Amino acid sequence: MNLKQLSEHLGLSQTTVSRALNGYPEVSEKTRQKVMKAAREANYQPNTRARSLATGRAMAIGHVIPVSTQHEMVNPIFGDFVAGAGEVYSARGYDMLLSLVPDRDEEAFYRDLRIKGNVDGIVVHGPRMADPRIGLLDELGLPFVVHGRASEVTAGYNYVDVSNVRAMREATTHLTDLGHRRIGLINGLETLDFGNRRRRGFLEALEHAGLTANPAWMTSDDMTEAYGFDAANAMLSGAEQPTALVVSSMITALGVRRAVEARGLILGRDISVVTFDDDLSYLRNGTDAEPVFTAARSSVREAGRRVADILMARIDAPLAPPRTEMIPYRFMIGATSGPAPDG
Amino acid sequence: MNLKQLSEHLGLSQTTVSRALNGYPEVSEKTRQKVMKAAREANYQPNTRARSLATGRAMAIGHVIPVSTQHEMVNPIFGDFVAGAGEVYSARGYDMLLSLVPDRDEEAFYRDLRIKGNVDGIVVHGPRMADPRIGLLDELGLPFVVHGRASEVTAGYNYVDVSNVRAMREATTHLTDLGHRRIGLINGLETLDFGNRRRRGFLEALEHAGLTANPAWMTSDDMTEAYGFDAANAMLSGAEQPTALVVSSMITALGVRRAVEARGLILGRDISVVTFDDDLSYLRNGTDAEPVFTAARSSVREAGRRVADILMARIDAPLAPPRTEMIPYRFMIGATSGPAPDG
DNA sequence: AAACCCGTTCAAAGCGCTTTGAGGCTGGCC
DNA sequence: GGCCAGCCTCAAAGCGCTTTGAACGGGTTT
Repeated sequence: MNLKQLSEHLGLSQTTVSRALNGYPEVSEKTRQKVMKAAREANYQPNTRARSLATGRAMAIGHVIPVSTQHEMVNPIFGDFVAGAGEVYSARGYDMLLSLVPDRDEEAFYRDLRIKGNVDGIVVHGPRMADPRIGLLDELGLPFVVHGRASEVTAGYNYVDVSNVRAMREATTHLTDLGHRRIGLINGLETLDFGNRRRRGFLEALEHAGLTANPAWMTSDDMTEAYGFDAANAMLSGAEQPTALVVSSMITALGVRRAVEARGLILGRDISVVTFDDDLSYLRNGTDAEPVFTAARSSVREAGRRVADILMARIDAPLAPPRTEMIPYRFMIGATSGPAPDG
Repeated sequence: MNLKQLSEHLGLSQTTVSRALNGYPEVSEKTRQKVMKAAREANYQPNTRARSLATGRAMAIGHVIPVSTQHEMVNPIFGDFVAGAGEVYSARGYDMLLSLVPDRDEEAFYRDLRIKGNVDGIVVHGPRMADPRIGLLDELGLPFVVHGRASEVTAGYNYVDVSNVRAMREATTHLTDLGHRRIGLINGLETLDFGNRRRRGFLEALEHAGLTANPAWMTSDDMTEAYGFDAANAMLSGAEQPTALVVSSMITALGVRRAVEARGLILGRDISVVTFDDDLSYLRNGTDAEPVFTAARSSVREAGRRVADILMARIDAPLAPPRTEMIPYRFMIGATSGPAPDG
């Protein structure tokens, strides 16, 4: 059933039916009711592509996940982020177009996305410090929101981020306050903006406590479980060992725990661990009242919602000044951190 | 730059330019070269929506993720599955449309997807035993492939699955062979088909070993880390305790490990754990040579690729008989399983 | 030289919708 | 009774592409 058939069936013109359905004031309430009823009964839905062609709006948002050609990993936060964003899209009638793009093809990919016209806006994932995508998208005139930030980009742009520096500073300070003086950092990729900021927060806290960082105790990599295990193992088998570790993700922290327990050490007593926690649905950090890991928690799902909200607003008002928003985090004290052991 | 402009620029008709670009034989090689060159230089890409409208093909695949209204979880396998499928789609020029749909709206959602015409095919996630979606999609005439199976649906349909029964039987038999007689099952949702099959495999192996299952040692739920912890804890604090546990996912197994170690027990000695492993990129089970958990591993990413392949084939040949495919699994012996302790 | 044919190219219709600009009908007023 | 608003409704154009059916021109055949 298409519009033509529906209008013939009703004995009205396509114009009137279309207007009735789309809530235009030119059609009488009586007619509208009749049309709506018929549409419902016939199970009529306008063809998206035809409508898009006519209106010039794709009613779709593109999520471009950069896939490093070497690493080939899909960040586990992705599912929850997308779930958050999806809630907003479906409430607004938008579709979500997902593309995993090898990083070297990225520029061409964005260009084509614009030209082929299959999205009205884009969510930028995994920004780097001086991410060229921001300039490119601005130039293309394609509305976008960045999940995270690109600290070295000076131009204004829409983004939603969490206070990585502050969160990591607070996490680290928690440890220095407990008397820890030998603290390691098991960080995510520092080529990415968030990794860099987290490192900064970590270093600031050390400095504030009058400590100097030990380069052997700072690592950076994809935040897998195995990486947490390996990195913690390496640090714990050196001549001198840290008494506390700051970790950049829950999954990595699970690997750290595995390493710690494999050595027969007790978390929170022999060695303290504080982690960043994205509040993934399958990996909740205990309960609110009783977190397992001491952690800075910030909901990535909420981030997805906020990113989508801002993108929708931006699409509706393309000339509005850029909006930025910080997702709050909450620092929660669990059982994995405790006073520094003597010596 | 659109087709009209490009053809004017070339002094050719739209027909000729379109044909040249799409590789039709009616256009001379010389003209084709000229057109291709101009298109490249002008950075021309046909408008997807216009093309779709004209051809009737959306060039997009829908992934519908059912979101339980109570649970609101996003399965962590999702990212890797989608990455696998995405590889295939982009090689074939298809887009991926992602929708998270509350389970109660599902039927209407599929219907609309068909009518609105924004996808050429669908991937069905999380099938239940007698999943009504299969009949519905067949009735709608929308090509689809199921990730998993719906055991109680007798009609033929395309699916890609892993031998859940066999894998769990083998995993469980590994334990009975080691002398375990008190074995628990920490399973995923048994309302879903895979959960049900895994349970069946588990039970078959017990029966084959002449053992009877203890209902108190069989649980079923969303496969979170916390669930693994809680379930293992419950089983290990009963009057009688299992000496081995079969677990349905790596994440849950991590929770099980936490519970085991919190009690000061040693995995593989005091208690054995065997798990199903989807080979998630952020949660690799050690190395191939040295797996951490004893596990049945099957790549969900590969499953994504195969599902996409079959769906593409089905779209090209809608009348072909249904295709089904089993993703192999590999049983790997790690450090978490060992001989049953005495008593 | 006429007839034919093949290789190229073209104009125009159509995909299903929105939207503009125009027209028809009704009732109220003079 | 005639006229004008004001309310409804309509025909038709247009979104950018593909595809049908026709036409064109140059070479080959008879």
